[in-house]
Parts: sequence; structure tokens; C-alpha cells
Amino acid sequence: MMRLASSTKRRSACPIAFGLDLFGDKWTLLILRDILFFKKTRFSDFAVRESISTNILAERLARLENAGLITKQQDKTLKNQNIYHATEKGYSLVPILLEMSIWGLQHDEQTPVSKEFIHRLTTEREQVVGEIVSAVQSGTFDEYRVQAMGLDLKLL
Amino acid sequence: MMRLASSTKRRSACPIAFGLDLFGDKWTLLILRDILFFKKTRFSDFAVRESISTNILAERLARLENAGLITKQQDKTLKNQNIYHATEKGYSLVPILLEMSIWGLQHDEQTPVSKEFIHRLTTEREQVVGEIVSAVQSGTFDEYRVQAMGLDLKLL
DNA sequence: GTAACTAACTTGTATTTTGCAAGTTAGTTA
DNA sequence: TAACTAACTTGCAAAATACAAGTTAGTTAC
Repeated sequence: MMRLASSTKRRSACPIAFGLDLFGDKWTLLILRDILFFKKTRFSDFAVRESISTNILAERLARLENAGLITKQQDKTLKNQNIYHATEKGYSLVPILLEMSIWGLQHDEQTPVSKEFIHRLTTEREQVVGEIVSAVQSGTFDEYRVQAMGLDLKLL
Repeated sequence: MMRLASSTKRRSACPIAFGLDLFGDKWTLLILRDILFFKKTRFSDFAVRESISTNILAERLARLENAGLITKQQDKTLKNQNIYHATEKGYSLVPILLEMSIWGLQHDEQTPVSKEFIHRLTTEREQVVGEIVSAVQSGTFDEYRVQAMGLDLKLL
């Protein structure tokens, strides 16, 4: 009942509006967070923490694939499962997600992240960002969260 | 019919989700764009380009004020008008908006911004970001857009 | 080989949010 | 003082979201 050439809607020539037309909702960036930061690959693993509805998830994944941010491929051995990966265009959203993470960490009074880490974020920001990017790239972000950010694994 | 302590909804401990709970929609960041980048101050000037509905605008402004990102004050001389300004917390969203702008400029094939500027954005990113921040701070962003980005004033 | 199981959706429907048009109101201008 | 205006508010149709349940191709256990 939708999914046109994606060129249908275009509110203005503003680059921010352009982005928001694609990911300006409560869910899209959380799905991308899981794909980009946590290397999740399967339908049933996305935005589980926030309990996304499966119909919304399916719609967003289709939209992201359509926009060229992610790819969907059938698992070679387990053919009833699909594997989602970010494309290069998808990876280009990392800086936005990083800034949003930093902002949230600095303004969420209830964050479970350690005060020390948040302090480092303001005093040695570039250093910390570098660490996060490295951890994400090497696939050790989960460990980094526990060790550097003081998070409990149970908190996901 | 709403507007509770804003602590009502909280999907997860994720800092990105924390941000999205506040500005995860198609309009909030456009209003902040106008306040932060274009120094707009009045109700009827926000997101005009994208023709926001007045009820949505009113609701978002109330939410932003409630969250401490903007302030609302009555104009001293023209008492039928209100003036909105960003707080320090509001200004802290600039990095996110900047990243979103950069992303949009680099991926919107129909952007009216000059190819030269977009090229500079990839080759001398930090330099360009510095220029933008300076232009915004000095209140000359409109001129900067015309001169450096090759935009027509009519495009707003 | 077949019954139970499961990942990945799809469908139906109630609820919420958004969009659009029109109305209101305090304060301003002619 | 009558016309005008900024800043909303209200009413309602349309779209998006949430929640529960159903479907289906493919996998696993026996």
C-alpha cells in the first residue's frame, strides 16, 4: 500500500529535511544502531530492547533496503532466515548516530553509563569517539560498553 | 490531553532512544534548525518552508520548552507576539544537526547546493564545518549559504 | 518422513498521531 | 473603533502505530 520510488515526498530542499524524510521517526535509527553498532543481522534481533512491532520493523527494513542503506540476503545454509547488512551508504550514518549517542549520554540523567565515561566524553571527546569507532569496527563494542562505559551486560 | 512529566515514556536505557523519544519525528529538528541556524524567533516563522501545521508546531514548541531546549517569552513591546530562543541545552543539538546536514548534502542527488561545496565537504570537512559554525554564531549563515553554498536566496 | 518448531513476515483492528481547514482571542495598526 | 494579525485552539478526516493473531517456507527432532 505504499513504497513508491521514494521520490514521492519531498518537503523542501533542506538537507536535514531530506534526512528526516527517510529516518525521521522513533524506530529507523534504532534499527540502524543495531546493525551498525551491534552487528546484528536478523529480523528478530532488531530493536528488541525497545520491543518494536514486527509490522513496523518489516516496513522500516523494506524502506531502508529501498533507500540503499541496507541489503537483505537469504542465509545460504538456513534458508528460512535472512541476513541484513549495512551498505556503505548505511555506514555513512554512523557520525549522526555517534552525535546522538553523545547527546543522549550527556543529557539523560538516568543513563546507566558511568559518570567517569561521561566526563571523559566532555574532556577528551575526540579520544573517546576514536575508541568507540575502533571498538565498533573491530566488533568489540559489546565488550567496550562493559569495560569503558561501565555497563552491565544484562542491560544489553 | 498529554504533556506529562516527560518521564512517562522511556523505551530503553539507550542514549539514542533517549534522544529519539524527544526529537524522533519529522518536525522537531526542523524547528530547531530554524531557531539554531537561522535565528528565527517567532511562531509563524518556523518550518515555513515545509509548511508545518500550526497545531503540530504548537505542540512541538511546548514540548521543547518543557524539555528545556527553548524558552518562550512575550515580546516586550508587541505583546501579542512571543519570542522563542534556544537554551544552552538547545544549542547542544547543533552537532547532530550539522551531521544530518552533511549527510543530507552528500546523499541528496537533487540538492540545490553547489557541487563545489559538497566536494569541499568531503575533502576539507573540518574546515567547512568551522566556517558554518562561525557563520551561524555571527548570524551570517544566510549570506554564507548564498556565497559558499551557491544557494539562491529565494530558496530560503 | 512427518510432526513440532521457528524465523520472518502479514493481516486485522483499535488507538494514537498527523494533516488540513476553520475558528478564537489578545493585542496592534489604520 | 473597525480592520488586522500573531499565536494559538478546535474539529475532523486520514495516516501511522501498537498489539494480537495468523501464515508460510524452511528446519529440527524423532
